[in-house]
Amino acid sequence: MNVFKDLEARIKTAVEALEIVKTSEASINLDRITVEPPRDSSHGDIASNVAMVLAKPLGMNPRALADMIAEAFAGDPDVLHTTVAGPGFLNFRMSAGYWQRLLVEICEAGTDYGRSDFGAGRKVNVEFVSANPTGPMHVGHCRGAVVGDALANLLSFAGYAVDKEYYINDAGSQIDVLASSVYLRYREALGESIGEIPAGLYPGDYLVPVGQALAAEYGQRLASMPEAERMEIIKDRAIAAMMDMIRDDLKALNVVHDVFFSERTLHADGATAIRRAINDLTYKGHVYKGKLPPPKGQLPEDWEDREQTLFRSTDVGDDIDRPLIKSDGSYTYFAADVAYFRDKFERGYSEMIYVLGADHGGYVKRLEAVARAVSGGQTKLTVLLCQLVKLYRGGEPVRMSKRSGDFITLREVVEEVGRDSVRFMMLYRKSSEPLDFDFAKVTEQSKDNPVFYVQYAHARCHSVMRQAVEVIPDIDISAETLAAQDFAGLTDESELALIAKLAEYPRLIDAASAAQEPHKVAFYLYDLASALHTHWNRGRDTPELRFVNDKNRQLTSARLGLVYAVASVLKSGLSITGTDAPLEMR
RNA sequence: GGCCCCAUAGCUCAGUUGGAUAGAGCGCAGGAUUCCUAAUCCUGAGGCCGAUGGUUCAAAUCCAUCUGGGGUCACCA
Repeated sequence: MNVFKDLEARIKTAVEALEIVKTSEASINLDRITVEPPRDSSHGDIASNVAMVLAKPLGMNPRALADMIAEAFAGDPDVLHTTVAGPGFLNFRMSAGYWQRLLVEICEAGTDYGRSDFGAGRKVNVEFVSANPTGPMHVGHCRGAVVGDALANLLSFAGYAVDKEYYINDAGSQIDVLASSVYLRYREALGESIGEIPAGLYPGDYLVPVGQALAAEYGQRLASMPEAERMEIIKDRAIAAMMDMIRDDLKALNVVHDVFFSERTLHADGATAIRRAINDLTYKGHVYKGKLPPPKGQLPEDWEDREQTLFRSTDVGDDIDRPLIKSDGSYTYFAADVAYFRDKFERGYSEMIYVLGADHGGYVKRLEAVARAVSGGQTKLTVLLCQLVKLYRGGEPVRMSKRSGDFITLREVVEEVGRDSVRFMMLYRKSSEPLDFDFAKVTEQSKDNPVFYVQYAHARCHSVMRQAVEVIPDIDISAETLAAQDFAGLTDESELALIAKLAEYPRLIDAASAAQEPHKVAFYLYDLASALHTHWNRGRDTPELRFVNDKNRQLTSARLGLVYAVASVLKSGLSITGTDAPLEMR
């Protein structure tokens, strides 16, 4: 149950039953009514703006209207009391019985509590990472990988049918460079002295084993093949090896994709897929031959005025038309992108999300244009831009140069600071905000990392369980038994506040999904952990509030139910962020 | 120059999509363990929400302009 939806329905019923509403000539719009946690919990458990929204059309004073609506809840056993405050807020304090019933529900649902039908089973494609298969993942890919993965987890939990997808850029000239680099390593493996790796080729050691494998399999045969044939073989092997490496890297970050889509397949069979996509666009009237205006500002030195086949994307929201076919007749990268979108569209996704780095910001409008032109506006396409991550080590910026191969790999980061720390840090910030990532901070002072705070809360829950079994050896802490408890003993303000925090979870899931903001989950987890730690510490000053009480078995079981519920929600949220929920931390 | 993102406490950031007295962590000042894990908690100080106008019962939030910071621009992929 989502308590806010529950109360919203009750409020609307109450409003519709009001005499003044029934007889009103004005059009009453109930959509703008909000029912949410109040900013300050001292105001109550649940707050609504209902009176302020309806006051004007009804020609009433908001506070007076709020009083009228409050009347409807006067005899309701679920509502302890209502207050009207500020400009006309209607605040509800819910009864202990209401919260106790909710707790039963949370215990029964366990880690499924909060799962919703918000997405109504709609098919969503989340494309993220999509790093070029020319080397290991580097640290720059980290944020997009984590944000995309967590977003997909979140949407899945919120009732969407989600596919996590990786677009392999295995068709362009950088793949030719990769193949040439591997060929050099192959010759090296055959005993040839290759000297310094020429500029323009990939110098990294990670290509050495690829060359060795080729040498072992083919011996001298590759070298004597015609170049075209040889390069095809090398490309296949090189791409496969790079993707294996990338998959391993991603796995170390706990990221697993459902679909790996190869750009090369779009170019296969005489580029059938791309030709079909361009034909489709042409049929719909979006393609023409013409010249693009020169770029504004400083004119590049090698600028040439030439005629090309263009996509009239300016008709569908773009700033400038985009080339589909180069002057030499080959297809642009963008043409493949159109075909790729079309492929996804035909696979039936009603929503597509691209998670990109901020450096791809210029690409957003043309992707949206493609979506409009190809799907006729049927598909909702959103681009989530992750701002860049700045690396520091003890306050000093970390410099990286790609050319010398001296960049930090994703694997190094994971190994140095730990998978969960990396993931949570990446999620503990709105993705539209730039992120400073300091190795020293995340490792040396580990308490600076909020993931430990949340994980400790989960571990503490289980510690209480262990303690309970020690003190009351035959107590039953199975989920079924805890859910079947009589929770009437849970009446302390602090206990009810904790349940109220749990009550926010389903609402948070829906809100985070709607906004496509997985960071909200991380922040909620921190809040919930804080509520648990606060409550736990109250047991220091007030021993009667401790979870485990060997003189009151009934009360202990009820409180363990609460602990179990908190642990379940923490575990559920942590699994959305893709991090572990440890049973103990020592 | 065009487009995109950002600006909130000394620092790093949230802010429930327009609501009440703007919150948290770190740092600073003070306090809490014979006790279910002190990897925790409590109290205090700290704010012209970059600037100016506009929209309305209500603006950190929406609109316009400006200032400052980051990203990006063309047969690359």
